[in-house]
Amino acid sequence: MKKKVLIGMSGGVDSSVAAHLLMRDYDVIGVTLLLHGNDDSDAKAVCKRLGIEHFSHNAERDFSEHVIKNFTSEYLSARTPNPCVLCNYHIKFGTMLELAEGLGIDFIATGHYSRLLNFGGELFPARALHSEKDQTYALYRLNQKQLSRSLFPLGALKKSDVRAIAEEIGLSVAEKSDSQDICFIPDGDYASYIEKSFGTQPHGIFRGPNGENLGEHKGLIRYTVGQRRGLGIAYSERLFVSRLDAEKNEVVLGTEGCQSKRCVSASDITFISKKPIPERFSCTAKIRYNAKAYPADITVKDGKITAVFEAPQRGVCPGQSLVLYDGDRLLGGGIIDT
RNA sequence: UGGGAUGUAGCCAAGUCGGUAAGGCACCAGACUUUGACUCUGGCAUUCGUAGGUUCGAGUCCUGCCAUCCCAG
Repeated sequence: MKKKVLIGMSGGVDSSVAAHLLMRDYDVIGVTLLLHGNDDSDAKAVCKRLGIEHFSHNAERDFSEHVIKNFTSEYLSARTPNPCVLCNYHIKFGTMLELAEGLGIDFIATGHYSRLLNFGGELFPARALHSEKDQTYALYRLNQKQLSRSLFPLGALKKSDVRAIAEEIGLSVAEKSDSQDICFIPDGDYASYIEKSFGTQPHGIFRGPNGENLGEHKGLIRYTVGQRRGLGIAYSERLFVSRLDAEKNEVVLGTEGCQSKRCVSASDITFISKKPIPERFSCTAKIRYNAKAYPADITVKDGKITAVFEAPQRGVCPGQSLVLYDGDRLLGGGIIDT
């Protein structure tokens, strides 16, 4: 008898094809998590087409509690959060796993581009075979329990392969464009989203490279370290956000280079492995989702990871995640403080 | 009021012996992207404070006017 797997279905190409691929070896059930008024009609249609069972589960409360709350509080603290990182841990591999367990389902699956690697008796997410779509960055908070129950059918595929399969099996979502922006803020205007609940944020001043006052900013939440556009300041050179000064409510600006640093430290750290982590080691690390991993010397101490990169990294931003890799294997990470 | 200087796109700014408007910043569009950003590509002055004049041709030369700034008083 086939084992059962619960697959999270957004209605997009990736999760749809993942569901199809799982059908060969598993008894597949599709679930759409309702998180923020999202629509489940595409997912339903796909499941009908594939001939698998589908249901929707309202997880708005979990989502709001674990993802949105943190998202807004981080922004209000002059940091720049990455909601996907928490969503994966708490919702896609949290709420959904509980759901599977409650229903006596053996595994959960998603359309993430990641592989799962067995190394030294433990499981690790490993970079997708075709790195341009790799999504392991957002999975670094997962633990052994979650991984032992997870399947990633797309880890060895290219996006173009996935679209081709969708086409081949006649899925109407084959051409659906890749998702983007923050899923719970469809128009991408996160600042207005936050201001709707918390009011307009106090304006302050732009502090120039030489300490000069360069005009008024529209509230700290609208800026992030490394940002260049949208400042509206005509200067002799390109200006980047160097840091946000919450105390003085100032956006500190600098010229090219000001947004780069070699030393990054992170707290709220987690490692995939349960085994003891050496205090010092070398590996590669990345500081944002869409970045390459670069060599760094790591120190793990007092619940903090400090990474000293071989070369300066642009736009190291508090609130984003520092994620560590050994080759393709994901080791863990933490939330960047500075 | 005398003397000097300047006036080129939203901002900064190049423009040589007159030859048919560089560049940077900002902004806009597109690409990239399961976060915010970065990055990349493309767009952006029929016109040079203004009115005349010289010239085949003027941002560039000449004259008047206007505006701004500085030094004198």
